[in-house]
Amino acid sequence: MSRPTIYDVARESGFSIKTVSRVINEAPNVRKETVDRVRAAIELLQYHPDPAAQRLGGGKLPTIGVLVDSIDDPFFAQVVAVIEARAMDVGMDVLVASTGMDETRLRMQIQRLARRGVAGLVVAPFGEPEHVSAALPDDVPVVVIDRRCGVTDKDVVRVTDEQGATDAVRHLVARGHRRIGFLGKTSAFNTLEDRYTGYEKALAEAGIEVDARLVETRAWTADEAYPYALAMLATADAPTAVFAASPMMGLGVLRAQQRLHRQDVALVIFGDYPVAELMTPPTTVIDQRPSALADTAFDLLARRIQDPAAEVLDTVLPTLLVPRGSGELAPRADS
Amino acid sequence: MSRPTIYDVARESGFSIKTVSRVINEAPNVRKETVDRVRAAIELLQYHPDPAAQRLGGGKLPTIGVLVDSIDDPFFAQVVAVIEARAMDVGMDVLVASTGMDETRLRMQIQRLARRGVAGLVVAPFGEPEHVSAALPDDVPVVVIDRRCGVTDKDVVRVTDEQGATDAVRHLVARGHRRIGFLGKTSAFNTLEDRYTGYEKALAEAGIEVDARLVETRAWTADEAYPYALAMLATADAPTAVFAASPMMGLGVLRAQQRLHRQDVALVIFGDYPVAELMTPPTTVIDQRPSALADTAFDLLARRIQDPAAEVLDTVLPTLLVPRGSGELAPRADS
DNA sequence: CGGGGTGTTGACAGCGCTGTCATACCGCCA
DNA sequence: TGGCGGTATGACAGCGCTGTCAACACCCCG
Repeated sequence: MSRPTIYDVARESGFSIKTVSRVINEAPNVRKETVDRVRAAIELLQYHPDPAAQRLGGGKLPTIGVLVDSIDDPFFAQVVAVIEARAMDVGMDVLVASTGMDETRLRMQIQRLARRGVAGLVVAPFGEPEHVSAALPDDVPVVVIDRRCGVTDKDVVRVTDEQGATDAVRHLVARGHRRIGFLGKTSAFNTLEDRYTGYEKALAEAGIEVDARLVETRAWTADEAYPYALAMLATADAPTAVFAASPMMGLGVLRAQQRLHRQDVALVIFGDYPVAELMTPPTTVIDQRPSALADTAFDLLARRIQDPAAEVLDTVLPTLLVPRGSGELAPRADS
Repeated sequence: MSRPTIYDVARESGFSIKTVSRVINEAPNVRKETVDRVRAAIELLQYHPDPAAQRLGGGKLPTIGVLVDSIDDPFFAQVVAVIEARAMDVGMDVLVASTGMDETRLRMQIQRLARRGVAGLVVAPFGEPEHVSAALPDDVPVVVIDRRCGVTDKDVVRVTDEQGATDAVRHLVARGHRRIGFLGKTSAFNTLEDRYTGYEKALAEAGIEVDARLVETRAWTADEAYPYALAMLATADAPTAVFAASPMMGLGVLRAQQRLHRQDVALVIFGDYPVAELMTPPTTVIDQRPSALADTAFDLLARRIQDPAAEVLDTVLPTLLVPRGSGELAPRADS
């Protein structure tokens, strides 16, 4: 009546449950004919092993946990989507959890997922290195994505934050811009710090001095960025171009531009976002390529699950400058 | 060394594992003092029951499964996010899975989730009613979201598709539009069919006859919609307004508008999307309010988990017309 | 022809928990 | 005082699987 168990398969096939178990797990030293007979019984009964039972007595769930800031952030949504797709291919499923950018919750969620017996964890951490390191479990394979957070004993996949930012600002400089604004809460993550460094570097290359009035590092959300962007764009010596160090900063700038009816300010945003190509003008972005990041993270996780002692890797993927229009605007004539 | 088990708590507290189990499950007939002593031991050892073991021998995992078309669709991403948040509040976690709009995969994923022993399932189905009904399990609580698909024996949460569409088209008619295009693959879902009905109804009210040249029901993705939208907007007697029956159709139209440099065509899209308010002009939408939908779905699921025999509910939530600009454009003077 | 692999299979004990049933004790009434 | 019902607790058998170890059949070699 209920789901068939390994005992039903054993009875049906005429072998012991252990042999059935061997067939399920593709263990060596089972005669080909035996395998076939057991397989036939499995097929006949539509048997599927119970993951919870498999997990008992050692073992892990065929499940991988994904912990991100927020699931409906387009960047993370894509990460989750790719990981889910990859996991499905190998018969695993995905537990999602979010931190809401709360350190206590980050900790709690990691513990919960680990307790669930997941085979591996993909985590986008944040916060102080010592806290993060303490929060990450040592008995479960973990891959850290997007933000390093000082973690050195786990595999990490991230992007070239500094280089990407440099690319962005160089791109603007090449169009003739000299007054280039920066928005991004550099104190929040090392990634944003790196992006600021990239900004500085590109300016230095061009012999442009950093103008503190064009650098805004206090805002974190789009709502917070908006008034700053508004102020920055409204001043007398407003920047002719802006580098938004995150999509949220970008949204703040776009809102400000809309409010001021200023579509002439060049803009490059670090991080692609949906329908960026349909904006007026279409937004030039530094694409962090979340799919590639997630793909790599999955590969690394699979590798570590298979070999927990493998060498710890810090993978840095290149970003991609996607020119769409907003980053190619020339400086206003009157500035 | 390893995680403490119920035996450790039993030893520490001086009671049997069964009594500890009773305390964990808040069973009746346990002396208050005993409860306190056991709780203290649990606290001391930082004990947490193993969900996999709890699930064995009857029982369900403290987990709810969510199955949607695609996790990085903004609509579904928000649904997943809300459900994850609600689940976390009650100590459950969330398994995500996607169908990729493949019927076989829909079936497979449902079976996988059911086998995992989830306590409940939230599913956005599609396809023929008989297939969908066959695919949905009867031994696991299920809530169907967004699309009814002929399901009658499960709780359903959806929105007023027809009314929303009528609202949208009435809104356009009220601005003076008489030639109003429709895009949406009506054969795909009952929801799209309903939206078409709403379109027809609003036109009929206004005494406008449906012009077959303004109705495009073949496209499903944004890529497919684009050429149709292009064709529709480029003809001599092009519509002065368009009702896009889904966000994907909307993207197709927006691309066409961008391509043709036509920002004068009024547009209402069924379904909100990120940064719609930053478009030029900002896009007027019929908001399906995914958060409310997910909230309701969670409530219904909780209710059904608690009482599997509860009356089956078909909940229809209202949509919300959000005027932002594109839907308030007047007809072009020359049409 | 015996000894020592190697390949194939099964018996059985857990894994960490909950359900069933038994036990011990209490107060109470006849 | 015996017995009954109710409360508090524990012993023990599963749940469905995998790990350990033993058993048995072969085969090759000396």
